[in-house]
Amino acid sequence: MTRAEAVDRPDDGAPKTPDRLRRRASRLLSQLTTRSDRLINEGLARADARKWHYAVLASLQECGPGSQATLSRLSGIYRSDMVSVLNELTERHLVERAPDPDDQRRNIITISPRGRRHLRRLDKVLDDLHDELLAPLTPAERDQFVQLLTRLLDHHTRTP
Amino acid sequence: MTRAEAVDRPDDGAPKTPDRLRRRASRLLSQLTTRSDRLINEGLARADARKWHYAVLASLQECGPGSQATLSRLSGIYRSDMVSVLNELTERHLVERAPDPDDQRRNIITISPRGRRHLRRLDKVLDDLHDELLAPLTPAERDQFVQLLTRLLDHHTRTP
DNA sequence: AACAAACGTTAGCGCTACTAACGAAGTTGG
DNA sequence: CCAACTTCGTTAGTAGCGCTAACGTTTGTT
Repeated sequence: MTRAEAVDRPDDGAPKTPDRLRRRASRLLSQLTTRSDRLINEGLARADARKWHYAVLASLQECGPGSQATLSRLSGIYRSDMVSVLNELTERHLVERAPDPDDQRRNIITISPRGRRHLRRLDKVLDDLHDELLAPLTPAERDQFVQLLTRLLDHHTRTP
Repeated sequence: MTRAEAVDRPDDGAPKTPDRLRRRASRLLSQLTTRSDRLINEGLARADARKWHYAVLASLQECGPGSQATLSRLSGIYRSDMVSVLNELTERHLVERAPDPDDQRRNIITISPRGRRHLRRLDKVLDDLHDELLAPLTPAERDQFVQLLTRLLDHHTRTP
């Protein structure tokens, strides 16, 4: 017992976080996400952007103009939060917000040429940031990682 | 063009979130973590616990009694947040908080027998919750997943 | 004796996901 | 045709998390 203790804790300074804690997937996920979020947020901030900007611009580019509600569903941003995101995007002239003549409740959001240029830039920025995020993994491992995450997320979005 | 569009978007209702968005590791991570956190929080709440409780109890069990500051380093909880966590744990008589006679700045925190019992219960609860969290993965894939997460997290904690 | 460091504690900040409620505009069913 | 429900954009507010700042007190260092 005393023997084992001496082996387990060689008294070389501070004791380390217990494995049963460190190995939990939920803990690894939240800690890694904290770091990932910080990395991405700081990187995008350097380009005067936020991740919501990217989500909206990409959705617009891919699916064409749409109402705020549609955009909200596409990007996963709550429609209550969409308001300020679109304010920021229109301020920067990356997007146009115009009332829908066919439905006066709606605004139709359109990406501008400048928004398209900005999106291309953000795509590059994000590629680099993800390179940094996934640095320790080989290309095959990165694919595996993304695939595992996707399967887990799909499972937990369809099965609530 | 029109042809390709028709293929890409078969007009079977709403357009789907663009891939360039859905496939980003950072986005997958944060979305999955949101769900994971919710799952774990709700599961632990049913056992009148929070994840901080588990972290502290596990650290105490594994490394023996210690000051709040030590516990803070072990569990990754800020010492400013540790206060209320320990309040909750002492309220439930899972832990004892006593002044250190050798150093009047410190409190010595000790896990109680009841705390040990509670910890065993929480370990089981967490096992079940992680089974739910990782449900779509085979055992081998779960190991792989944890290993990938660990490598990434290690990289980003040592290399800030 | 003077200074720096570590301790527990309180207060507060910024961000994120999320809910509630609103008036206005559209849709549906009897 | 009108009443009931739904959808839209918007404002306001919530709770939790990670984190910082400052405090008085105690302890180590020079």
